[in-house]
Amino acid sequence: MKKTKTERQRLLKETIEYTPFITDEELAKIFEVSIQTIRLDRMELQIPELRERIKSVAKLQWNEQVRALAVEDIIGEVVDLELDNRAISIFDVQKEHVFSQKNIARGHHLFAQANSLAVAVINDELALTATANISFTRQVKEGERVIAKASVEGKTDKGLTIVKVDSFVHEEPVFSGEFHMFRSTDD
Amino acid sequence: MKKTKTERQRLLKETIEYTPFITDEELAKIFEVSIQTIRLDRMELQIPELRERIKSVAKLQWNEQVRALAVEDIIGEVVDLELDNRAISIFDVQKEHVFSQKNIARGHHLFAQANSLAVAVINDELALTATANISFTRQVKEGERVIAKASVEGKTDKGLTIVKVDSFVHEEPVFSGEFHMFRSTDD
DNA sequence: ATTACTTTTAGTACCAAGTCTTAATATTTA
DNA sequence: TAAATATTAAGACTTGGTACTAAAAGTAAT
Repeated sequence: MKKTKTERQRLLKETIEYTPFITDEELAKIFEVSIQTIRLDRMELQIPELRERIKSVAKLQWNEQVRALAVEDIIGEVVDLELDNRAISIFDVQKEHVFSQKNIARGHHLFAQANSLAVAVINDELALTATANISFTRQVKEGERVIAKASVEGKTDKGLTIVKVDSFVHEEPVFSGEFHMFRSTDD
Repeated sequence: MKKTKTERQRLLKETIEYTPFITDEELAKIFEVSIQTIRLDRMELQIPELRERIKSVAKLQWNEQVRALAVEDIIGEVVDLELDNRAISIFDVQKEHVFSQKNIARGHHLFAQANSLAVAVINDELALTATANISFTRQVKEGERVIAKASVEGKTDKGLTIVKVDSFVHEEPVFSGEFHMFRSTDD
């Protein structure tokens, strides 16, 4: 039995949301109505045509890509950097960084900020973390801004560069870590 | 002065890669040649037409979106889990996880896998990492599969749950860490 | 300069997936 | 049964192309 108009439109909306790459012709077959009906439905529901739908999805992706390029190797924004000495980065905790239940930032984001800052501060084409000793001092909530400060502290007996990173929210310590970094060239 | 054919085609390729949402007509204006020339160029360079380009970008985005939903709270796929005892997860290192220069995985991804596994193994609505002592044993390359094994080892004198996580690529240790976890409820 | 070859432009027919408009049927409801 | 609502049909036009043919322009070689 054919559905009613409202029911069909409800399903139509769902279908297009779920599989946006579908033509009016295919939709017409699915709902056993004419192409024209589908087009009237789209008009009423304000759903744009296939090509526009594809385009908007593509634009989203494009923005994502651009964003990804900017972030690339560093988590958080580096605001101060003196190679082989010190560096500072800021990181705003957003929805995607917190546990879906409570709004507390997942530890690995704080670690990622500190770790990538430790990598960045080292004057070497390829610095890698060998060991790290870290502690999470207090929970960080969504919306808070974390300031990470890194300082190069010399070398271990094995020749690894020691970088200390302390992170704060409003002067209050939230994370601290000591990173022992491997570098590919001696300076 | 108009450029040579090869030069124009080189620039054309770049332009399209940089701004894929551009029509032949616009390209023709930019390079001051006819539409047909642009089309010949695209043929020779095997560059598909605008709509196909948009479509492929959109499909990428679509896949990303689906993938992002699945990952959510845990980095890597948990393949074994016995609460408050042990857990195993696998994590495939892909292009987006490695340094753009060399293809070595960035440390924070290995940490993220281990840390989220440590969170997952704890039988608590909200477990948080208090401190961690970690070391990166060997570099992990793009394409390698990292197996992380977590085991709960008891409590510290301060009541933090100790979780040891060791990660391997083909039995070979690549990462190991001891996490001290805070839990909101006593069991 | 003439021939030969490459490069560029032009023009036609066609396609997909639409829009926009007008008009003719169904189907439902008061 | 008449009026209102819903559906289908048909035609003209749009964008951004493909495929193909042909002519013109530019460049190089003999």
